[in-house]
Amino acid sequence: MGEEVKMTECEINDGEDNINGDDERIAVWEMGLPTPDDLTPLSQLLIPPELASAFSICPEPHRTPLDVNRASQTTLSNIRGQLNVLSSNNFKSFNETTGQTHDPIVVDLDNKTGAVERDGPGSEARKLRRVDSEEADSRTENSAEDPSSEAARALKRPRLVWTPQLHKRFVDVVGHLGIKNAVPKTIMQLMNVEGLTRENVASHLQKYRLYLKRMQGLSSDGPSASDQLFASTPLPQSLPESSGGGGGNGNFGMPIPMPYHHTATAGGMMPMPVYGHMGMQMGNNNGHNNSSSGNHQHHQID
DNA sequence: GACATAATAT
DNA sequence: CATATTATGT
Repeated sequence: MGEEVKMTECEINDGEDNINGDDERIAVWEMGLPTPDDLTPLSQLLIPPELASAFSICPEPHRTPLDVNRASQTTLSNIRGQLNVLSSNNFKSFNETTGQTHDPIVVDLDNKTGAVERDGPGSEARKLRRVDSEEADSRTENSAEDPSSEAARALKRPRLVWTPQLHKRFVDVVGHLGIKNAVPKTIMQLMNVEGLTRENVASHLQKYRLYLKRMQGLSSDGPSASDQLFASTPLPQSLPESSGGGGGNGNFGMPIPMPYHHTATAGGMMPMPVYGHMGMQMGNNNGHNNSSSGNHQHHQID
């Protein structure tokens, strides 16, 4: 670490003058990454105006550019703060990888309808809002729920559903952190999933640990049918990855080079809709379910 | 009512 | 933060 790294602000628009050696270094980081234009237009509405009007849906100021920006800034600030701590590790282009590269997964609480749908070629049908006739009038007087208020969504939070994608990120983060640093707070921060709370992560983490332990005990792999979610998860073979820093918080070893590639199919990826329900028992049992049928599960991984 | 999973309490 | 317990949904 002999060289001093000058870490400028989260400067994005690099001037045209520094097309020198500096650029070469970060070139490797940019390689394979989606261009800013290619990135998901988070700041834009998920529902096209035409569709919205067709279904009499109010556009809703949900994800305004400022919101997105603010979220990114928050994350950036957090990470930057942590970055300060690990001055020994000079990750110069961390900024590049975090703020812009990290696609902020947005957990949607809007999906109360529970429309489970897989995105496929040609299936432009995203999560459409509830177009129920009954819900229509509710818009008039919303004393209990006020979607317009950004605070409301934080107050009453629907049950989080750990979709495979979410779990994937979770596992990735845990794996790259190492069990030592894989604490709820850090995990949550590194996952960078909007709307995800520490409690959510903690709860899931415990389940995950339980699963690992369970499997560890049963020497050979015997993924119980119940662990469908975890079954396909590439577990982090080993845990010992300490950033040496003990004692503290906020210092970890590496920025998690998540292999996120942009899909070249549908023209960009969308913030993963997470909330919803599976709405499906496994079979048709009127009255009683099979006692031994312990496994009803959903999920499928990408 | 059993079972699974997320939320909440300790 | 880890674990235990409770709540909720299928």
